[in-house]
Amino acid sequence: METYRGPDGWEILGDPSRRAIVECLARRPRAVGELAEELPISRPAVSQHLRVLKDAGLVDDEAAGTRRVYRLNPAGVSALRDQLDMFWQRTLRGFEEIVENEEQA
Amino acid sequence: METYRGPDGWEILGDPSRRAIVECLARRPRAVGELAEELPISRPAVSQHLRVLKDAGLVDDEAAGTRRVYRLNPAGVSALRDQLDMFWQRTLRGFEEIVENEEQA
DNA sequence: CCAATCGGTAAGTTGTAACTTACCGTTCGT
DNA sequence: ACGAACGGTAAGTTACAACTTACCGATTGG
Repeated sequence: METYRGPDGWEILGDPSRRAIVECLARRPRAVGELAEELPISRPAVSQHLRVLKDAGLVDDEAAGTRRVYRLNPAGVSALRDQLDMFWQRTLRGFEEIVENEEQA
Repeated sequence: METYRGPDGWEILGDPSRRAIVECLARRPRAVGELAEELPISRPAVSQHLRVLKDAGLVDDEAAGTRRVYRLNPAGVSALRDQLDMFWQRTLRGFEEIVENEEQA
């Protein structure tokens, strides 16, 4: 089915668990198990989400003994932010013209 | 499955067809059939997306003969925008502190 | 070493959202 | 009044993403 393609920023942050992980990592870096404790999902599920976030460049990971610490990647975050902003710019340009026209009526 | 709940802004704009519709309506109001012509999906599919967008307060519709013209609802759009911004604010607060700390190292 | 901790991966399930086709009511022009 | 255009809705399918459990390798401490 899938009409268009590409795991863009919307698809990445479209998942609530992923957003929770991002917010969590924004406060401080965490190991996988720590994240799982704070979320209502299993550790493997967290692992899979982290994979998506890492592929998207949103997080970096670092081995620390048997643990693996994940942290937000500032560059990735701001890139994603920019990507989403583009949608609003495209949408709101042209749109404000319409609003102005209608407010005359 | 679904861990959290609520058709929030992310779920609404998470769908590419819906984003395309919003961008389309941002340029100018359109009838359902017109939208369907510009999109690679059927007219009923468009109708269903419009329902979601209308329930979310993102679009308004107006009967015009046998046709029904949809247009973006400015208030809804800006409300949605604000909702998404809240995520970034929550995320980026606390996060910039971390970035600053790391840039010292 | 051995046991324990930690995390990634494989495999399988399952709910759901995005579509389709088919149908029906409404509006309008002639 | 009839046919055509238009759009909403019902019903069914289907692809997929988000989970789960089970397993396995790697690291570490005693």
